[in-house]
Amino acid sequence: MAKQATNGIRAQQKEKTRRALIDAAMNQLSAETGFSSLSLREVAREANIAPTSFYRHFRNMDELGLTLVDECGLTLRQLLRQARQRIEKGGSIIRVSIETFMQYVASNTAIFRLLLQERTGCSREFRSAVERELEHFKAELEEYLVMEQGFTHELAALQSDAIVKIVFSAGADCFDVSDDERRQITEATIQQVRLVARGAEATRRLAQT
Amino acid sequence: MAKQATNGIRAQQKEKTRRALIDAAMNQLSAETGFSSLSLREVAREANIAPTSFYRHFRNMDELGLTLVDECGLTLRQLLRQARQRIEKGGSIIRVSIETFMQYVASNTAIFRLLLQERTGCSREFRSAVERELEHFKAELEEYLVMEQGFTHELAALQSDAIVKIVFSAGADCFDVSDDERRQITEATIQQVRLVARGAEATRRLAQT
DNA sequence: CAAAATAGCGTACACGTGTTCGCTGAATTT
DNA sequence: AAATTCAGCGAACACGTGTACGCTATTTTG
Repeated sequence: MAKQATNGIRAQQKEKTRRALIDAAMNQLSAETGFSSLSLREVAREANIAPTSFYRHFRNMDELGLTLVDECGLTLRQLLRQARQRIEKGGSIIRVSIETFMQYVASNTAIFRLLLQERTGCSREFRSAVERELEHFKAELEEYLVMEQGFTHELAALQSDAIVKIVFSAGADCFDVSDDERRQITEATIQQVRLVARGAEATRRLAQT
Repeated sequence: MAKQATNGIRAQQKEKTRRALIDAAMNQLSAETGFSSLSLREVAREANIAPTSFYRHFRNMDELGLTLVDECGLTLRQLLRQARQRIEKGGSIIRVSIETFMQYVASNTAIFRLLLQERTGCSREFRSAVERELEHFKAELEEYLVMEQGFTHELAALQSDAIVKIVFSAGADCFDVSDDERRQITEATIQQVRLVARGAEATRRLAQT
């Protein structure tokens, strides 16, 4: 009757194929098709599982999708923690943040595709989950701008929103691109964010007089 | 043998159902599904045509997609050129441009969805077509910044890229939003673009000393 | 050790898809 | 008036899809 023993040989196997399914879905995501046009059968095939066995792990594809978004959020938060640590060791906030972000995009393309590509597709629940993740990013940047740089709330909000838009768009540009091009895009993005920061600084000075 | 007479009863009818197909595709696009998961048969059904008749007008769905992107880009650019003319008659370049853009997005949501949503999906050809449209936009803005505002090529490129990213992202935010929220987003976007312009101006001054 | 639970499989079904082919009737050309 | 073109149609095909059902082999439980 009691079952949730995470050890038993059986439970271990189950978790293993569950992972296989998740990984398979991610793989197929990194290919040409978005999550919405992603088939149960193909995912099952890539996981070396009979199509019908899929149901032993998820009720349907949407449930798999939500799991993916969850995992994605987890990784993102890890990313933020990494960036913060590197900043504390010294270095330009802008450069470190963007370089960390781009590195993340490069090594987790599939997940990031999910975040950007499906921002307007799929089920409502799916979309709002993704939106929440992006909002999280913006909020943290905004807080930083208010606390550490002393911007007004309004100007900080405007600024962080613009920066997130620029950086995430640039991230999307890195999908099918060589390492060299990626580095180039990264540098350009850093310049652009500095443009915004400089503009915000000028605006602040304008308002103070 | 000679055929391309655009008048004849026959040619008129053909053009009519061609439009019907395009419109049908747009309609289905405005729904939840992206272009990639959009079926020939359903499009044909909505156009009141047998599935097989589709081939009298397009070789496959991708070709329809390309037509859609083309039409979209054309209209959009015409719109902005008009906006620029209005600017010459007086009025803020930034405000007029963005307001025009947002108005377009609001009344052509379907098409715009196509441009943004499918930036990373679908066939390679499709993607590059969309990419080309965005690039075109950027180039026009860049030229304006060089010719009319006297920016260096490099700074103009950086600036226009950032602005396009901000404005298009904002456009995407307007999809499922009330008129009021849209106006709010528009204002914020104007502020953000001014941030960038101001930053570029400051950068230029920095470089000149 | 016997009994219950269950991850995974194979078969089967109904349905939607893209695409081929040959036909028809009306517009167009000769 | 006769011949030609051709947009649109219906039937048919091969295939991919999600899902239901019953079975097996093995682990887990009693």
